[in-house]
Amino acid sequence: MLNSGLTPAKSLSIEVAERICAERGARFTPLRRTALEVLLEFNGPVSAYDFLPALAQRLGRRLAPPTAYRALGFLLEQGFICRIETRNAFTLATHLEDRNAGVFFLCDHCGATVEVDADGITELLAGRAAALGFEVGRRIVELQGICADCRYTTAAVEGQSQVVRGRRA
Amino acid sequence: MLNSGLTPAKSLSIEVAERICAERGARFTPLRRTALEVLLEFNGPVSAYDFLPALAQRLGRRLAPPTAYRALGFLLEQGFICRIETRNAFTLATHLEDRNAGVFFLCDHCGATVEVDADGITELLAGRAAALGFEVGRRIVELQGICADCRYTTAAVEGQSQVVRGRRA
DNA sequence: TTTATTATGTGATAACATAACAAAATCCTA
DNA sequence: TAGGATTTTGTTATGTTATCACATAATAAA
Ligand SMILES: [Zn+2]
Ligand SMILES: [Zn+2]
Ligand SMILES: [Zn+2]
Ligand SMILES: [Zn+2]
Repeated sequence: MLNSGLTPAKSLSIEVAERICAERGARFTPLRRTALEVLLEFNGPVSAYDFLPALAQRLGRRLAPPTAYRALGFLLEQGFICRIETRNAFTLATHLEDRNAGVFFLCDHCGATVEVDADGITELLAGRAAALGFEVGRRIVELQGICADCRYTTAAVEGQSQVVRGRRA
Repeated sequence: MLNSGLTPAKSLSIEVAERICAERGARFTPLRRTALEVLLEFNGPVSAYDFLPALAQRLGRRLAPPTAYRALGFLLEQGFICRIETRNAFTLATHLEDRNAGVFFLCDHCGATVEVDADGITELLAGRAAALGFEVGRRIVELQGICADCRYTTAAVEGQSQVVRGRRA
């Protein structure tokens, strides 16, 4: 399983998020806290529209899309989660220290997603940017392909990770 | 202007596309040919829904979204165009030889987009993939930020490139 | 020619995301 | 602590992106 053993180095928790927000003067409201709780429970990427009912259920009330997107937006701003562009999905960040530092490996077959540190790549891209006079904000690096499990296994194994709706191959 | 002077090394044309398709046994139908013509005329990235009426007009008939997406899908398969994930847009590929080899620099301010060769980055990512046993298919590398022009100019300069609808800062 | 395959037309719908404005909560300062 | 400014959340509606499903047409293969 591509995800196994690769839990975040500095694991994000509600407590950690609370401390970080306090340090930054960011308001970790009940909605935002609950949103992070929901994401912590998802074992992998989740689409905004799968996240929405999960958040609503946990809060015990109906929610409309903007509320979900705002909560996700806050968590993105704080660097607690990352957006996977090629899946329209959101997942816990594995790197609280350096935002946009990750490289995503995304299995087209089983949907497994793993984020690894972008050492070296960051520097290389910074060099290219400098040559162009380009000031880099957000970096997106996503690699689609077939994960080790799917390469070495005859049949697709299910349940390897939460898979975004409709994206399972 | 970030784009200036950076026309594709091996410039794509209808003739080149025709030859490539013939070599591959791919059917370069009138619709697909016209789709490529339309994209050649766009000076930069275009959304599917901006592309759709342009294609329809050139064909002189109404088209529905699936037709546009199918044509774009074909051009993507052949490596004639690239999809810019963070803009939901399509643009001519600058690298006919090596698919998914590019790195996109995307200006958040003026919308300029430039694709450069991914030398070094490709190898670095391949190394990471190998370490994970991951077989890489498509690579996405997109850097968002501020282009040289926008950094060194007081006011935003317009008309630097075709900008995807609603994405101009 | 017959049959299979591939490509396109068409209407509907799914999936993803934000605009706009109102109401509530929080913060700030006098 | 009151009052006003700011931020957050609620709510309705709508905008944007992408695909399904099935019919028809064009092409390729037998
Ligand atoms: Zn990340
Ligand atoms: Zn897999
Ligand atoms: Zn490209
Ligand atoms: Zn710019």
